Amino acid sequence: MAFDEQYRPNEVEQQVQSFWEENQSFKAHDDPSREKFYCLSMFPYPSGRLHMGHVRNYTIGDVISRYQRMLGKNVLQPMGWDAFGLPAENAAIKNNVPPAKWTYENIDYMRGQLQRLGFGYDWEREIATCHPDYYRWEQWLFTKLFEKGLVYKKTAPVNWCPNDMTVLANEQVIDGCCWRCDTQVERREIPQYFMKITDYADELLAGLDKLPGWPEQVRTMQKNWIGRSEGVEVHFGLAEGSEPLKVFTTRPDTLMGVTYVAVAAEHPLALSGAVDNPELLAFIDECKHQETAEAAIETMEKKGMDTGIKARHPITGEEVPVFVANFVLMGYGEGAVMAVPAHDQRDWEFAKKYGIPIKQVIAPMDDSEVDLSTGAYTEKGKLIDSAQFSGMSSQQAFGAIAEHLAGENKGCKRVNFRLRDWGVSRQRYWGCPIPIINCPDCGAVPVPEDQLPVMLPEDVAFDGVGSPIKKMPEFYETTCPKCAGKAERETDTFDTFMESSWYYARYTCRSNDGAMLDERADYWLPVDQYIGGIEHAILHLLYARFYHKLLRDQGLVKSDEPFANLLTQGMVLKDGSKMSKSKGNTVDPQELIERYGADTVRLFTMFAAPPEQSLEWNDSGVEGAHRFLKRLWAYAHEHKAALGGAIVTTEEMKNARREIHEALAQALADFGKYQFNTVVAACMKMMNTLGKLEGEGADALRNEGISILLRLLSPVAPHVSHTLWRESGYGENILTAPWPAVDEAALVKDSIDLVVQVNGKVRSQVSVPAGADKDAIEEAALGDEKVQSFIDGQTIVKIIVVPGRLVNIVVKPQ
RNA sequence: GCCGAGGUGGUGAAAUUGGUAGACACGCUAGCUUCAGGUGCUAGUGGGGGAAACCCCGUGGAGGUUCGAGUCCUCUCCUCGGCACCA
Repeated sequence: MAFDEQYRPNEVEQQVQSFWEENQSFKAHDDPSREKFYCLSMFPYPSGRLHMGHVRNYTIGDVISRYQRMLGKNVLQPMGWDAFGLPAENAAIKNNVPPAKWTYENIDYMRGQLQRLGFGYDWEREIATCHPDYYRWEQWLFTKLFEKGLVYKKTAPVNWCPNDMTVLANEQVIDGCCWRCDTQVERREIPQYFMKITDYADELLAGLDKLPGWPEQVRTMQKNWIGRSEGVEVHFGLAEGSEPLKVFTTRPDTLMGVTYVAVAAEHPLALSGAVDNPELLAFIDECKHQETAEAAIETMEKKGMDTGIKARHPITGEEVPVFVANFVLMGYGEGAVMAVPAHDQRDWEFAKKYGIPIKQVIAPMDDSEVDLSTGAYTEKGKLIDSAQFSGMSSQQAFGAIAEHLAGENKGCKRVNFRLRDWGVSRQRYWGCPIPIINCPDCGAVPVPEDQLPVMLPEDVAFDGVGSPIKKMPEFYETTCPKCAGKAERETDTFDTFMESSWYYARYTCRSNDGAMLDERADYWLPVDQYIGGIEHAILHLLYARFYHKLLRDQGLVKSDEPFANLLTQGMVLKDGSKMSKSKGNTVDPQELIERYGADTVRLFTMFAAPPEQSLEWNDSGVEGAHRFLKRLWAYAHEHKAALGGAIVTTEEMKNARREIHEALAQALADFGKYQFNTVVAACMKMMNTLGKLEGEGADALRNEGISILLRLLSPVAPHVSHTLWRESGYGENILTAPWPAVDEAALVKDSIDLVVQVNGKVRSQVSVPAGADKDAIEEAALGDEKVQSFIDGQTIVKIIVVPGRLVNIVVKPQ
C-alpha cells in the first residue's frame, strides 16, 4: 500500500486487522515460562448491538492488554457472551422468534462489531454460556455441591401475577403491578434451591482485606452487604408445650425495654393467630400484596396488627403482644424481631402508631434527659430500670444479659450476617436447567454425571406465559436415577449469575471437553485485571468470589480469589443521564465507527474522562479526536522523507526535546495508573510541540518524537499507529517494538521559575538557578521588586520555601 | 429507607495528592485561506473592575484547621449507582 496523503480510517483499519489475523497476533499461548497477564472485561449480554458502555468497557480492557503486552507480558484477553436471560424471552414474545435463534444471531452481529473495533481478543477461546459445552460443567459442579450439602431447598418469596399466573422479575413489577396486565402483584412462597454462600461469609469478608487491587468503595460495599454483626439470640416464651419464638438482636442491652415483638405475615404464629380472626387474616392477605424488593419494603408505610397472642419476656416473664408487621420478612433470620420503641426509630414510629408503650431503659452516660416524645434514643449509654442490669454500660450489659440468658437456656451469643443464602432457582425458560430429578420416593436426586448435560430444548414455541419446558412432558418426564421409578425433571433454571460466576476460569481451558478446568487455570488465574461497570460492585463480584472458593474446595483451582485487580468503569451519559432506549438519548457506536473509524471512537472514549468516572458523550468531541488523528497522519506523511539526522543542542531544540520527554514522562506515569485521558492529553501536547518544530535539528527531533508518540498511542489507536509506524520506516510491527523510555538528561533544567507568594497570595515569579539553596531562593524572592511593594513597611514573620515550587513570605503590619 | 460515589469555566475535564486552579480538548470570538458552505491555519477565551499596568472574586453551600485548602475536618444541599428475579 502506498502511503496515502489522506487518512482513510476504514481502509487502514481493515488492512491492519487482516495483518493481525494472518499473524495470529492475539492468540494467547499457555506458556508457564513467561510472566502472564490475564486481562478480562465483563462479557456482554448479547442484546443485539453494542452500546457505548460496551465500547468504553472493552476499549479500556484492550488498552490495558496492549499496554501490558508492550511491557513484555504474555497477555490473555478473551471474550464471550453472557447469553442466558430474560431479554431473550421478551424478544421471543415480541418478534415470535425462539430465544436461542435470537441470541445466536445477536452474538454473530456483535462479534463482528467487536472485531471492527480492533480489540485484541483470542477468539479461539470464545464462550457462549447458553452452549451445552459450557453449562454442562455448571450442572456438574452443582451436583457435586449438592452431594456436599452446599445446596438445599426451601421456600422463598417471588413476585406473582395472579392474572398471567406467572412469576415476575423485580424489573417486571411497575409500582406494585404487573408490567403486562397492570394487575396488582402478589408475594408467593415457593420452594427453591439455595447455595450456602453464608458458609463462606467469614472468608468472603476477610478476603476483602487481601484485595488491595480493588477500589476501596467496592470493598466497603461488599463489607456492608455481608454485614457481619455480633449479637444475641433471644427466646421469647409462647404457650405451654410450644417452641419459643426466636429473635436476633444486636442490642441485647435494650432487652428490658422490649414492649412487643413482630413477626412476618407468613410466620406460623401469625397464621395460627388468624384462624378465628378474620380481620387479621385480611391483614395477612394484604401483606402478601407487596413487592419483594428491599427498596420497596424499606420505603413503604410500616403497618402491623396485633395477633392477640402474647409472648413471655425471657427475663421479666412479662407478657408482650405479638404483632404481624409488613416489614418483617419470613426469609430473613427467624422471620421475627423484638421491638424496643424507646431505642429504635422504626420501632418508635410503629409504637406511636399503634399505641404501644415506650419504655426507656438506656440513658446517656452524662445523665442528661432524653426526650422520647420526638423520637427514639438510639445511642448506647447506661442501663436504667433494668433490674439487676441497671447501672451497667451498654457494653457491660451486652455480656451480662447474654450470659444470663444462656444460663436460663433462653438465648446465646451469636454472629449474624446480613448476607443471605443465594437463591438460584428461576421459573424461566431461557436458562441453564437445574440438574435435579424429583422422585416421589427418593426426593430431590442430582442427575448422574453420565447423564449430563441436561439439555435445554431450543426449538420451542414461546408464548411468554410461563416457561415452555414446564409444559413439555418429553422434557420433564423421566425416571429416578436411584430407584428407577417414574420421576420428574426439575423445570426451573439457574439464575444467570451462575454462568457469569465462573466464565473467567473457563476461558483458560475452553478447549477441554473432558473436565471443567485443568492445570492451565492455575497458570492464568487469578485474573490480573478485571474491568466492568460499577453496577456489578456487589452481586456479580461477590458471587464470582464465592464460586472461586467453591472451585478451590473442589480441587479445581489453587488460588483464593478470582480477580487480583478490579477497575470499575463509569457510565456513559448523554445530556446528563444514562444512555437508554427509553430516554431516547442513545448514540449508536456503529454509525460513529463507520463515519470516523474505530481509532477515533477509541481515542475519544479514552480521552473524554478517566475510566472510573462517568463519561459525558459529546459528538463534537469525537470530531476533535478525529481531527487529532488526521493531523498526526498528515504530519507523519509530510515529514516521512526527512526523518533522521543527528540530535542538535541549540537552546530551541533542547527546550523542545525537554517538552517531549516531559510529556512522555507524564504519559508513562499515567499509563501506569490506567489514567488514559491524561495519557491522550500528553500525546496531544507532544504533537503540539512537534508541530511547532522548525530549523536546525528539527528532522532528528521529529524522528525521535514521532516514534515515541506512535508507540504511546498504539494501545489506544492501534490501527493508525501500526500503519504510520511502518510507513515512517520504524519497523514492520509496532506490537513488537520496545516501549519508549524517558531520557532523564533531556529533563534537566538550568533554571527554575518559582512562584512568590505574600501571605499565601501569588504576587510574583522569580527565576533561580537549578541548584539554588534555601538562602539564595529567599534572597531572590525578597529582592523582587513586586514582592517588595507588598512587604514594604511590614514585619516578616516567616518564609516558607517549597523546593522547585514556591516561596511564601508571611508578613504582618508593624 | 439503607449502603456507596460524585458536585471545579459555556462543555468534557486537569491539578505532581496540602503548594501558581482550569493542563489537554470541545465550544465560542476575531483574523487568514475559500466563489460559498465545510476543511485547514493563527490569536484570544473563568467572572467582575480598569485604556493599561494591575486589582478583587472564584472549585455546590455554611463553618473550621493551616503560612497556604479543589484537596483535610464538621454540618448541609443536590445528582448518580446498588439493594439479592435486569444484566
